[in-house]
Amino acid sequence: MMSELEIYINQCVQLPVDELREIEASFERKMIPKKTVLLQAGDVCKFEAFIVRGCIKTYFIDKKGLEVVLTFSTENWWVSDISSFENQEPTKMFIETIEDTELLFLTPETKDKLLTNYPALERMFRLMVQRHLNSYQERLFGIIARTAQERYQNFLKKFPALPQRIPQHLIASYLGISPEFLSRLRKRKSKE
Amino acid sequence: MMSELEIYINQCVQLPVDELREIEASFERKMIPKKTVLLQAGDVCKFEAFIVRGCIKTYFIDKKGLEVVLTFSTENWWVSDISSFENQEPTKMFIETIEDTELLFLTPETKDKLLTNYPALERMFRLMVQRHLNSYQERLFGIIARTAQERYQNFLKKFPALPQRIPQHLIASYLGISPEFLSRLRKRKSKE
DNA sequence: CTTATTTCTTGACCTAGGTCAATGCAAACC
DNA sequence: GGTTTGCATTGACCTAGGTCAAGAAATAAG
Repeated sequence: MMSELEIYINQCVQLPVDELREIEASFERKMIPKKTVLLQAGDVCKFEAFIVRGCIKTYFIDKKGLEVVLTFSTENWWVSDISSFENQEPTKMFIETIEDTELLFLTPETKDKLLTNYPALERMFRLMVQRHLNSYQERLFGIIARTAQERYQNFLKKFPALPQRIPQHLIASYLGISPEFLSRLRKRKSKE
Repeated sequence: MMSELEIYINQCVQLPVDELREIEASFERKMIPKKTVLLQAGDVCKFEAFIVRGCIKTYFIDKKGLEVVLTFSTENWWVSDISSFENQEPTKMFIETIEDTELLFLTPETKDKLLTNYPALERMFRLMVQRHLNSYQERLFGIIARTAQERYQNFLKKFPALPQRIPQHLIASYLGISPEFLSRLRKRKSKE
């Protein structure tokens, strides 16, 4: 039986099963309790991690000191500040677990080694970055071109399981609205 | 004397001058008149292009039929729908010149060849994607966390030359506000 | 030089969504 | 089991920014 990571890799590149095993062995598996800050502004990001189980938020802090959630990451996604990681520069973001989370970590060194030994993985990482880029594009378009209501519907379609897992005010932040207004949207919707 | 592209490549990777020449020779240089649509929704993106001179907008069309400008690209930037290009899938975006523009084009085939012959360029393309990702992150944060006025100031700081080059309603669209409101912001500002 | 075509500005009015404060509710903690 | 603490809801009121319509400027085209 294949692990989550092996399935994921397999969708990107064709590799023999024993190599998949070896690749996975280069990752460090860790259980992280909820509300753990994995990265904060000023830090250099030391990891790219594959999420086996759990949920993580990535956010900025605005000038009033409020969180602005950029992304939620769950099972079978990657989490990192890619450019801080790649260039080993300080980040402006925060990355924090929302649930107890099981992660497979890569450091810059283990990633390098992996890519040297399995160049085919270049493709997987390229696809990963592209998916991130895509989701930011989608999100930017949504926030400019759609109403809060539409964005919320869209969010529910895209992440049907999340509302049961995370507090509502985080969803509001992700949608770019106040918690109060999200509450009103929900009320309005439930009347129909 | 080095060309713009050679300078750009040189900032990403160290390569001998003669190789830089050969690399540039794989690109196809074209002059594109203003208001030319290079890519439209439904197309598969056939190019990644380096801008030598000129200005290009990338946008979506919203459901009222209005343009939502995602990015402006000018000298020494790359323009493409990266994921449509890489996966040869249909795009949802439009790419269109705003000025007469001089471009250096890569097709999927020429890019492949280039990467096979000069694997060091992998790094350059990775950096390119990362820069795109960064700018979307910045932009998303700005649009959620900042007022229209702040976004406009920020835009002026980041692209001081653009307002003289492109119509104001495009800037408004980029900032996520109506042309009328941008006009009012400018008036307000000039009073100080 | 004249006429079209875009682009920019201005005013009047409107609305999506924000803010503040109070209250209810549920989970976590002792 | 009682009590902090954090989360969600609701109401009253407010504002940033939108919409519509009409002119004014500026560019482009003949």
